[in-house]
Amino acid sequence: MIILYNTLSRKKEEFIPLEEGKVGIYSCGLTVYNYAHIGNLRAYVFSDILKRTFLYNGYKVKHVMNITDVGHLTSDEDSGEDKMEKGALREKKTVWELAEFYTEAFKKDMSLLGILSPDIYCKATEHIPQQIEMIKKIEENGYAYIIEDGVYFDTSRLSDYGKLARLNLEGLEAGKRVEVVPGKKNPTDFALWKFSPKDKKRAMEWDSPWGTGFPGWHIECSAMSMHYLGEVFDIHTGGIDHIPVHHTNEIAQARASTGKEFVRYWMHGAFLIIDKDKMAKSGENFITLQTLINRCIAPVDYRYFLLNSHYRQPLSFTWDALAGARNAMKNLKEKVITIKSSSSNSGEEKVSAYQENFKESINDDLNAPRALAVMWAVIKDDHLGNTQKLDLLLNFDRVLGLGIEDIKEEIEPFSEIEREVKTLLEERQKARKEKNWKLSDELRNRIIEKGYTISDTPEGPVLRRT
RNA sequence: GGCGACAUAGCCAAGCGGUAAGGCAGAGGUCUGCAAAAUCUCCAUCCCCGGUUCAAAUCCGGGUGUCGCCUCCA
Repeated sequence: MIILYNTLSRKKEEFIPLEEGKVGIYSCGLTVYNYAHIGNLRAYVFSDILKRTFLYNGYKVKHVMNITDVGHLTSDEDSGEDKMEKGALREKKTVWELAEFYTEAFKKDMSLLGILSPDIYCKATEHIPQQIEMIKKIEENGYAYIIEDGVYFDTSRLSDYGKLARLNLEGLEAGKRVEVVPGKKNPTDFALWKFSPKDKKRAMEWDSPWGTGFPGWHIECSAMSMHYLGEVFDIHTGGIDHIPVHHTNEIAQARASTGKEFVRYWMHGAFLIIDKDKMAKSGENFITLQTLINRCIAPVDYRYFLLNSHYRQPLSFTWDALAGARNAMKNLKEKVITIKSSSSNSGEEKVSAYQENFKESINDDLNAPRALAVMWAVIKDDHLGNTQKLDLLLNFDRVLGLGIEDIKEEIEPFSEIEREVKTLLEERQKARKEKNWKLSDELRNRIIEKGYTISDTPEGPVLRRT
């Protein structure tokens, strides 16, 4: 039994699929006008764990993720500037090149983090007809109106508009933070289709029954998710910031076009908090995966860091915590190498208990921290043979995705070690034989400077790259 | 102004009514010429104040603090 927290009910619920043994998941992807920062990436590790949990439970998963490559307006309405065009200008690329570039960068980050590729990546610009179709339906059903600026959704037509976010419509202050679009009937009304400015041509625009322009801010996800997963599907994921506007409006659009409640379980990941601030693309604290790599934090270390906290909990980012995760991964690797180095059998009767415990953890609203604790318990269990341990670890890693299978001792063949280091090592051995500890320590320091650590074992010294 | 979330050891973080998981860091022991590695041991009563209960980190009420959303945003 899989238990998931549904934002709609604000409760943990037993997951019951639409179709037995299958699950459809739609994850709100990235707007590709810049690199993904590590806060964005947290959301995708979350949906990855979700997906892997279903796979672990034997489900057939269809996972769809969108790539937003249409420029949505920045907050400055008047200039008509959009993020994609702005980015293109900044980097002296066309918007299409920009999108292509950052889409590839995003996919690379995803794979570095051990995130299973979605079954379908869909681009907003490649689904304009579907979006237009949907707007047409919404209009036919009487939920749209046209003003000078574009085609708008009339949120007052839905009695339960805002239920996902539990919005208090009276409490919303229109224009508090952004210019009010003239002609909008309700503060919460939003654009389905925006018209291009009359005086200039946009880099991205399309013809539509209402005029040349570009799709509104929320229609792509509704249109594409339903296109690939059906009018009603199981799970929709995103960041917690999507609740009040983006997902609220998606629900409205879907309802207005099909009359149905299109998503059964809404799941939202909490933010990564840095310096008591969320990480924003526009802000100063823009840290990418590459930033981490430059500071010797491997992507898998970051994944471990994320797994160590629950997805619905705000996570504090500190370099100390990251270093902690890196050390934990380092220890984990060493344990795994030891476990792989020899096989032994015992404690077979405990295997299923561990497996149960692990599954129960991960099936309880994706409690990855608890799952990690089970992993460590296995590693430390004296009554378990290496064969059993490895089997369990590999089994757990189907969900954790820490790359246990590929962990191996990285000792360079002796022949490939620099001649100089070899000489130093030989001299040190000689010094040690003569009990010249001062010289031997000196030589060890020089070897360390060359980038190796020495472990003196009964079989002789072992060199490892640091 | 409205809505929402969070507050557990030096750090990150589980727990959701039955007497505090795990990781990192730290301390000490064993091993070692010394290290490294390995291994063993130790390390919190849960923001504050009330209440409910045989029993509360866990429920209720009131504070305090931090953060998010209301604008594209994971």
